[in-house]
Amino acid sequence: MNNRVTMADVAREAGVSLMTVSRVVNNKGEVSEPTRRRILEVIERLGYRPSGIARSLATSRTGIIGLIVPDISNPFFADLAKGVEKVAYAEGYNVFLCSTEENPQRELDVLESLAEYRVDGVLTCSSRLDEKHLVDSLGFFYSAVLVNRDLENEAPSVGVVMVDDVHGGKIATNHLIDGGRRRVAFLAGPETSHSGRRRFEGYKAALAEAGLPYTPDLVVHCDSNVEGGYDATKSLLSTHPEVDAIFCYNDLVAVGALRACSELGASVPNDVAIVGFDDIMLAGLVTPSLTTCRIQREEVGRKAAEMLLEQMGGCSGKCETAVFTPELVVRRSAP
Amino acid sequence: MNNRVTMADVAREAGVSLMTVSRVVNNKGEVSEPTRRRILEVIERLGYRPSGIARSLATSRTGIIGLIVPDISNPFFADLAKGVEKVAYAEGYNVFLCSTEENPQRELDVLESLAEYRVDGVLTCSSRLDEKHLVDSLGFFYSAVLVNRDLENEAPSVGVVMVDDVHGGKIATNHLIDGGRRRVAFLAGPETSHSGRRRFEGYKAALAEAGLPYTPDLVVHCDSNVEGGYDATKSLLSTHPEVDAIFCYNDLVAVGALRACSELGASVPNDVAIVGFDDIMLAGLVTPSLTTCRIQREEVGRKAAEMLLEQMGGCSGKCETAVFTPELVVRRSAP
DNA sequence: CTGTTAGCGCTTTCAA
DNA sequence: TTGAAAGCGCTAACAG
Repeated sequence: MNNRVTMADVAREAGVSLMTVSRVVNNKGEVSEPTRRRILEVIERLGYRPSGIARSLATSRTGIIGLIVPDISNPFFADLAKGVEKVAYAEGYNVFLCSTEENPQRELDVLESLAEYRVDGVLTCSSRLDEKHLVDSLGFFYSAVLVNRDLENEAPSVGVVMVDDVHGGKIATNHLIDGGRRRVAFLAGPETSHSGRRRFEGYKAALAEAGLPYTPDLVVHCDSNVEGGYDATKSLLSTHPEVDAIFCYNDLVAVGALRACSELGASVPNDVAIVGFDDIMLAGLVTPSLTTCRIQREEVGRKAAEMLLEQMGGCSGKCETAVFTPELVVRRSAP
Repeated sequence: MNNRVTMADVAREAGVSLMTVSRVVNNKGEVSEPTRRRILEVIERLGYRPSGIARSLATSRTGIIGLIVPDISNPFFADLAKGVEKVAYAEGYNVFLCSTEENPQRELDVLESLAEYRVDGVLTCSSRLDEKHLVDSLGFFYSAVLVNRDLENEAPSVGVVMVDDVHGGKIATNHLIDGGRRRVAFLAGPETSHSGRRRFEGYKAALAEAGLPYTPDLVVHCDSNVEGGYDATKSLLSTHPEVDAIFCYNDLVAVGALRACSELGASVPNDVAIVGFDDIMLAGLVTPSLTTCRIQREEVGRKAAEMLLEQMGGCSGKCETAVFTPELVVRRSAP
């Protein structure tokens, strides 16, 4: 229950000084074997746990990494988090995972909390914040890595791991066009999403290259989940029945689109072809299975974590940028 | 970057004492309006952030709740976490979410870290630990709540939120039997899972009530994910082709079973009926859609968090137990 | 190999 | 309304 046993208690009980106990606890410095044994025995007997808080205050190092994601119930981020955790755990770090519910204010709050807690580093995914707030907040951390969020003005010592969304948007749209589609819509995800904006660029570029007109009406924002895709598709198809293909912000949105089509009696892929993004597990499980752009989610997480740890190592102040290239996975929804 | 501004810096700069700054920062005690303004201005100008670490050391209160789940990429836990976060956030607490990769050792490590960090309370889901380790570890926390894990010997001041798995296992199996199935298998999930054991009890009870024999060979353990269900079903159906129904530990396992059946040419539900557990979103999206036992995941999370917060309030040492009853959702995989 | 002396940055008395 | 002193539990740097 109430763990009030302190290092001083152990020291007194073992008849040694605080420092000797500290050495034993941290396996640092030489301590004679008998003394060490005695201390360990006392620690065990008293049920002593060191206080991470006190240690952190003394060392100004917490052993904690903050990981911020917009929505942990999106498998994309869950998988990414897994990659981060594996690397962090292997290096003895704990991960403080925070989901912001797609709410920028909440993201700000969480960043603030992590800053107050002096975590050793922070890893922010798909930040929904505007650049000023983001850079300001990041300024409070020794080291930070941004995943899938570009900064217009390079910020000092912030690592970046990007997915080449422009490319992804392009190959997805190209695939649809190559399949003979001419009225390709884009469900763009939340307005705050930067990857959405980049995928949009790719989408537009592909249209242009194919000599197809870009119709603003065919681009609609939506929540980045199944419901969002469902609602957006329903309204889109009712006002624009000529749409013969939909490129979706992510797989969840695509699944929503799939459902809406099915309810509207639009056959996929005959009437409407659909392409998603991410290749979460779900993509291969729905019917028809989803053509999508695969992102190596766990790899992205790993890479980001490695970058952060390296930065925390402090050796170099260099802030590299890694880029992952998404890859088209063709399934039934857009053969 | 390096946030070395301390309260003392602010105090000096503002020409007041530490205490006055502290009062302003915490909105505690009376401070004259001019002084307050001046201090706030200095705080802003210097970019001061209070140190949560130092504050915690002084107050022995962190404002952090630990949440431990076996696998965050299982939507069940992601949804549950969402419920917890909502409640915690509303009360000004931060959630330290830790995924243990279904590894009991890792769970122990995480519990240890949280204890060292002196989090205000801990919420453990589906603990895979044996009772001794679990109770020992929990002993280091002021307050703790267990989700879906029963304790044989009641432990002091540990709240419990349970899902009535026995009931769930029973109604699921009953449904299969009522549908005319006679050789009902059970994919039991990990051996370390306590909910798996309870669902098994329900399964056995239903068989007994229906006068059907219990065949140990038809119960097989598996990883609690799609792959686990897939592998288990493949081997099960190859050795026991007479199986005409499968009750699955959870929906992920059930989806794996679905895929295996499809590959083996067994039609679902004609040849094999399948029932899952949890009713994660995926259940309604696969083909055929999954009959399953619904658990109000977010509600469970909310309730658990509320219980924990109440316990932390400390008023009562009472450790209530809440029980959620799963509810059958009939879809195509077992009509 | 072991102990002493200072803090880490903040809050909590208790005075002024 | 404001401040001074003591201490939360630990570690870093020296001594011995």
